[in-house]
Amino acid sequence: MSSISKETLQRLPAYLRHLKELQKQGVENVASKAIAKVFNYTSVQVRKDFASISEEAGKPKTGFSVNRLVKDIAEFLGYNNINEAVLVGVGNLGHALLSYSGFKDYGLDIVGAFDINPNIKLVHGHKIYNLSKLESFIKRFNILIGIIAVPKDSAQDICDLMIGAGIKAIWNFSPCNLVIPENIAIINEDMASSLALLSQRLSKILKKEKNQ
Amino acid sequence: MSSISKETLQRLPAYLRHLKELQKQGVENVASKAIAKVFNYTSVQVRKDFASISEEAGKPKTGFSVNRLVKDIAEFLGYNNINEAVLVGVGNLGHALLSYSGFKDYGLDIVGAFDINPNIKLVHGHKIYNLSKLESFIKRFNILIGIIAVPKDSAQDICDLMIGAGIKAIWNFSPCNLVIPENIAIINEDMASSLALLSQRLSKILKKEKNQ
DNA sequence: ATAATATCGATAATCGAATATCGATAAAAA
DNA sequence: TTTTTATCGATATTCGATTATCGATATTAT
Ligand SMILES: NC(=O)c1ccc[n+]([C@@H]2O[C@H](COP(=O)([O-])OP(=O)(O)OC[C@H]3O[C@@H](n4cnc5c(N)ncnc54)[C@H](O)[C@@H]3O)[C@@H](O)[C@H]2O)c1
Ligand SMILES: NC(=O)c1ccc[n+]([C@@H]2O[C@H](COP(=O)([O-])OP(=O)(O)OC[C@H]3O[C@@H](n4cnc5c(N)ncnc54)[C@H](O)[C@@H]3O)[C@@H](O)[C@H]2O)c1
Repeated sequence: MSSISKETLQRLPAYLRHLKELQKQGVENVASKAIAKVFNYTSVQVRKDFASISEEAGKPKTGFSVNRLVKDIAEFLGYNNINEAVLVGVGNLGHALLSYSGFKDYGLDIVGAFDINPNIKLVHGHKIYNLSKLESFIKRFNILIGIIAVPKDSAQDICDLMIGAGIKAIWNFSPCNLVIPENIAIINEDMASSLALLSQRLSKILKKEKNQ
Repeated sequence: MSSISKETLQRLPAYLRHLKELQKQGVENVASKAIAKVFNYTSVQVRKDFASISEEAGKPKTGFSVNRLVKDIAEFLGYNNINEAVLVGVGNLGHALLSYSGFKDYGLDIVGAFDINPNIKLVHGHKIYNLSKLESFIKRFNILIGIIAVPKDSAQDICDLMIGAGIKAIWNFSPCNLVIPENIAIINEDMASSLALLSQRLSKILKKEKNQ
């Protein structure tokens, strides 16, 4: 238990998904080595990751209890107590996010969606509110998480509006760097950054193939 | 120049966006310190990042040429020569990806989109092909990048199909761990992982506020 | 009952990335 | 012209994360 590294934290959701899969297949125990193989990690890393979120030790020759790991990771990630969020910008991407049923598995519930365009009224059973209602909604329901899916030129305005109303954590899908006070959490979902990595790995692979 | 770290690579797109913004504002030179402030990095890190992709040195008292940096980063990231990609799964998310005009700025062009559902015919000017056409399409146009936006239970099948047809790099939006040979590049766009981080940071902030 | 084996946890070593330091230098100010 | 200042690049240090090692132990096989 105790402190946890950023890297470990980011691996946890994937472990959890895999372990739930094993659970579904009726697997009761699993060795760190087997999990390591699936994700291309070392077994030491897997054990360390598990050690940082679970009190329970693995057993020699047997491994870890799948049920116990599932319970501990879900607990650690807070998947049991749901966080409520607002979404601003219900265009192409906002539409997808709003329709996605998977977030509730991750402890996230989009309880209010807002757009400046009055023609967008209903998406996947969610009523879309006018942007003018955002502030009072956040305050009234004490929402702490805001999701930004507006064009980049509006993103800073929405960000400021959210923070002014009480939002403490922002998940930003707009490709821009938002200026925020230091007591606010932010994650930029930067697809360009992922693409840069993919593209570099592709180049390496192609280069290797050529030299053979 | 020479080798580049994964971390640096992933920061480059954000630098580039910011530098283009400065360029638009007519700024000619910029100090590493100023950029560091925007992104909450140290100036040393910014200088190191720049050094790893540009031959040109910064000048004392003046900083770096914005134009030159924009040129060198765009060049390095390969934003000038466009990579063609296929997309499989044109549901909510696939729809958003296909409609997104921003990818071409990152050197990516989705030239073919496929779905198993024959009712999905046209999205944002893109004709949607039946899945049965995927293999021949990839082969015919020599596509190297595949984007997966199908439900997770179909993701491995699509992945195998893509690789069989010649795809070398996969951008996977499905929340699952795909099994691939080692000469294939993959990036999992794992939103749960981002959320885990955001949620942890939020907790920290709330804890801090409470203790004040 | 004993030996062999798979797996563990703890600790140590390595690795890679971020940061600090400092001497050099271009530009601006005196 | 000289001094001051902002900024740089190179090098050294620190930090955090990954990987290697090894003794301990639960299970399985003999
Ligand atoms: N579509 C994608 O796949 C994708 C991928 C990566 C990033 N993004 C980013 O996500 C954001 C949204 O992309 P999109 O494709 O959905 O764009 P979009 O144009 O389809 O949707 C934007 C929506 O925001 C609304 N809007 C505009 N200004 C607003 C404001 N001030 N307040 C409230 N609503 C406002 C618009 O009415 C529209 O409904 C953009 O910043 C885009 O760069 C999108
Ligand atoms: N919607 C989101 O915001 C979001 C966010 C994160 C991850 N994802 C993931 O992205 C994937 C797609 O999500 P979505 O919301 O668009 O789902 P969706 O159900 O709206 O769309 C899935 C599409 O895939 C098609 N499809 C199904 N099986 C196929 C196959 N074998 N070959 C080709 N096409 C097939 C379906 O016809 C449908 O059009 C899912 O794995 C989801 O978990 C979605």
